[in-house]
Amino acid sequence: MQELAKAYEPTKYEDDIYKTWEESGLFDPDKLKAKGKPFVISMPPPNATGILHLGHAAALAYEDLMVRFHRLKGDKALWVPGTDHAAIATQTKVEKILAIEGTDRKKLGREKFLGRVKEYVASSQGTIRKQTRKMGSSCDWSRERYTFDDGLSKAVNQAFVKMYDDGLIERDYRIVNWCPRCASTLADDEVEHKEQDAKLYYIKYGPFVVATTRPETKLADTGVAVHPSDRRYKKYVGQELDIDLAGHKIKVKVIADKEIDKRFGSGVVGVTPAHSTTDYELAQRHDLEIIKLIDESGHIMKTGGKYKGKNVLQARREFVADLEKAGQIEKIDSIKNNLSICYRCDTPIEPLTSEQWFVRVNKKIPSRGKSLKELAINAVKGGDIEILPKRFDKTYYHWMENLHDWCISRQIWWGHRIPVWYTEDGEVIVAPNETEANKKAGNKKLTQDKDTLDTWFSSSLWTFSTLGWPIQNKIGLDKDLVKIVESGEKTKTYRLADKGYSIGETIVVENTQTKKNFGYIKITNIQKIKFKDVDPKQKGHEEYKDKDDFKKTFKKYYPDKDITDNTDLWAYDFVYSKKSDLDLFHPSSVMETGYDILFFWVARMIMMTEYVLETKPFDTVYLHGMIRDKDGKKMSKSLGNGIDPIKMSEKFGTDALRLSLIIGSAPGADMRLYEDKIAGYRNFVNKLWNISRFIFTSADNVKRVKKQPRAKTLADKWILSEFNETIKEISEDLEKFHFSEAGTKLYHFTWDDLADWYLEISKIEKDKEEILLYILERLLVLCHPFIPFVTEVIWEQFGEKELMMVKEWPKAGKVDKDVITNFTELKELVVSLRNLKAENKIPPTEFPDCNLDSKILDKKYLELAAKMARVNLTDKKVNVKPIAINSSKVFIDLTKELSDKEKQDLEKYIKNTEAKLANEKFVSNAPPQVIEDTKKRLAEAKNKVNGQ
RNA sequence: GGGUGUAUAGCUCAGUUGGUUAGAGCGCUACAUUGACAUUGUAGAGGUCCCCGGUUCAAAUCCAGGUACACCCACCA
Repeated sequence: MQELAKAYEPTKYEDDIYKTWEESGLFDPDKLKAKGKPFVISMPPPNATGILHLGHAAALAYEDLMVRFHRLKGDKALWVPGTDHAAIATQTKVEKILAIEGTDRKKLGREKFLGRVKEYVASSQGTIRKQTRKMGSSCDWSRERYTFDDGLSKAVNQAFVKMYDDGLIERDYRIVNWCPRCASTLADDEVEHKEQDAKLYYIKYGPFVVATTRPETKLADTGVAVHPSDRRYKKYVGQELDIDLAGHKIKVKVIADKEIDKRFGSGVVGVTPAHSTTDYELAQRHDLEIIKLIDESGHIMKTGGKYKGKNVLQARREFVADLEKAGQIEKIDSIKNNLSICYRCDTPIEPLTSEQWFVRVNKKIPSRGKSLKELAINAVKGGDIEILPKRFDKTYYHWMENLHDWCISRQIWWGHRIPVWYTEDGEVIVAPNETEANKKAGNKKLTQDKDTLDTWFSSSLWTFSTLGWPIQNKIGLDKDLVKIVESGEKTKTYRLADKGYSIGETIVVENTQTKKNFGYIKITNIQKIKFKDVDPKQKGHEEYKDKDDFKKTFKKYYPDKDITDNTDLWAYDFVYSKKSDLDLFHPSSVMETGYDILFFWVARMIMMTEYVLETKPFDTVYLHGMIRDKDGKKMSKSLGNGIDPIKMSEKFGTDALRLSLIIGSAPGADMRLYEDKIAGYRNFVNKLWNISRFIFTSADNVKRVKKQPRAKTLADKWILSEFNETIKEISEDLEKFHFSEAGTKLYHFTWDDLADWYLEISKIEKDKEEILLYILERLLVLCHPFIPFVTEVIWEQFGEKELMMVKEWPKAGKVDKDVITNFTELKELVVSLRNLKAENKIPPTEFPDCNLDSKILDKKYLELAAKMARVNLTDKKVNVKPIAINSSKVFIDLTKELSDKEKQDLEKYIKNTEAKLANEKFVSNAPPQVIEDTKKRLAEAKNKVNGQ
């Protein structure tokens, strides 16, 4: 045993202690002696994009608390750590780094770019792992998972194929949320809304006035909508009108729809199906033509006439100026509206039409007779899964019931590739891997994606012509060709179709200089043409006589170049590769995460696990709140109010940080955190340290005390009763997820009961070594899940081999209520005496004469009280009016009497209570115990006033 | 527009199924310092439990209405 320092210095011990734990192998449940049932948490994987923030630290604290509690209880505790490849987030980050280096992903090409991402992820994963350890997390690193490792990729692909086969996934041409910055689609729940000031333009629009905040989209209107009961416009409904907008001609059909608000704006809506979700729906109902106006980079396409090539804002300015010149702007109002922005980069979302993969949530699963949505709702409704706090049930149902099909393909490179291959004659092959795809395709060779659009554009500056139809446009980074290829643009598509090409047909492209064929264009859809090529500069490229020759020689299969942003299989994947783990540890016990993730992820995990495994993913969802700053503001980099958990851990110790995150937090409720609070718990940790130090230094022999020692005095009985009560309550609280309450009770027992009272008494009564050691050892166990480091360090002083981490959770012994009552009398007597001294300005060092008398306390306890209160106990009754304390009386040589306020309060209380007791209804209705207590308290109050 | 939550001491928050004279931490005031700990101890001051009704013998707690704030969902032409 070594001498303990005066104050606990966390940084001196924490890293070593963590190492000891980790090397013991006991984070792995297979190595535990435990016979209990499994308790499993899979860590919601933090993004592999950077550093741990307070939200993660809080999550880790709650999860570790549960896991350590169950491990101590003897359960087979498993906590699986992991990281998330976070497709869009990670790609965005790396792209930012590339931008600084003056390059971009297209210049690098797919392979090199992915290499860079992997490099980046590896280094940030290292950071995350280090910081997770710093928080003391007792997770099983041997089972660590990554959302992008082989197991999960396999799971994602298999799930994709299964869903495709069940008709739950389909490729379709629909309106999607498009982020021009990320150049990718987004799911509905990845779109955020921000209120902003906007202008509402009233545009003269044929016989109407149309109000809009986005005038430029009017260039692609194909309809104009009014309310069916709007008499002003009834006569136009059904007509097709030619509208002139500052010289730009459009053709619109007038439709009537109940969705239109007669009172908003002019009551007339220009319908732009390709660039507004609601307009798209209107177009579906009324069969309107869809004209795409804005391309994927946020620029106006050819359909925008003279505004072609302009970005959206520029086009708006010019178009409005032109309308003004033409006298077509009636007025401009200022309004507030919600702008849709990308959750990752805050770029305004551009809704546009595109061909993508969608999950169909309402489609019945053939073998189950239920839809994905129904599976997810039933799992919670049937009570299989419990959500804490309960009220989030409602939010869950509401969200689920309103869930609609969501787009799962993302046009980024970092992520799970969509397991789909296409042949050039329009065949679609969906298979879990290339080998399988090959089989399905009749063992034709699958190409990698050398021949994607991206590669092609970066290759050259040739002029092309197709057989039979010359294309005059240049290629390279030329946007014109994008338009041809990515389609949706009206003129080109129709011209192609008019030329007699049909869907699935391939057009071979030739080099106009050498007249040799070196590529082909494929028409996959009347609105979409896919372009593939073979780069003539690349080794091994082929040249073909004509398209038939091409097809004969190179029937190739092309992988889908998109990825799916789908890690919803996390819940069970962590055990996916090990069948025995799946049997033993699935479903997991608790999914602990922030309430902001309920929809994003928790709901989808429930849906997918129910679908794929036909089981629930977990028993309980524990939702913690958000951590805010002292003023209740969200912590963010831009506000500079963020608290770095690692810095706090270094300054105050991880234990202090953990306690400050646990105490004062309730599930689903936000919590404020600030340095003073952490400092407060640092003080507590230090208090526990010094309590231990005192016990060790005052003990003759530091040893483990196996059985509860015999209590010799009232104080002994009292502290053991309190301790047993504490064990019982904390065990119950932890089972019921009442973490904050449990922490508060430990804090109170340790500091108030043990340190302030019992330790002080032990200095007077002596001979308490066994009881103190007995309590300390078990108190450390109780505290361990909250503050693992300091408890383990103190435990080392007992010189045992076994780690604190795997000790036995104490069982509560007997609680003697009478003892607690009697001891409370003693405490109040002491407090009153101290109070009297303080009020009368008697210095603590002086010992005024005092005579004590009590109905329930023996003389030796009155002596104890006198010592603690620092008064001189005499036999003679001091000649003053006695002061009553419950069942005791104090005769003390002081002038002090009750203050006026005290007297008034007491008299008021007496009056009220007497009235209460006189009330017949109270006496007849209230339980006898309540009446008795009331009477007792009344008597005590009267004693105090009268000094009897 | 729909939903959820919060409102208790100067600040941050507890307050279980209604039943002590409503609690804690921080801060504040006064005092204390030689041995566990100043990251301390002792004591004190500090409250219209948001407002208004109702239920009840009894309401911070339950119900209805209102106010303020926060968040979520939808819409925003």
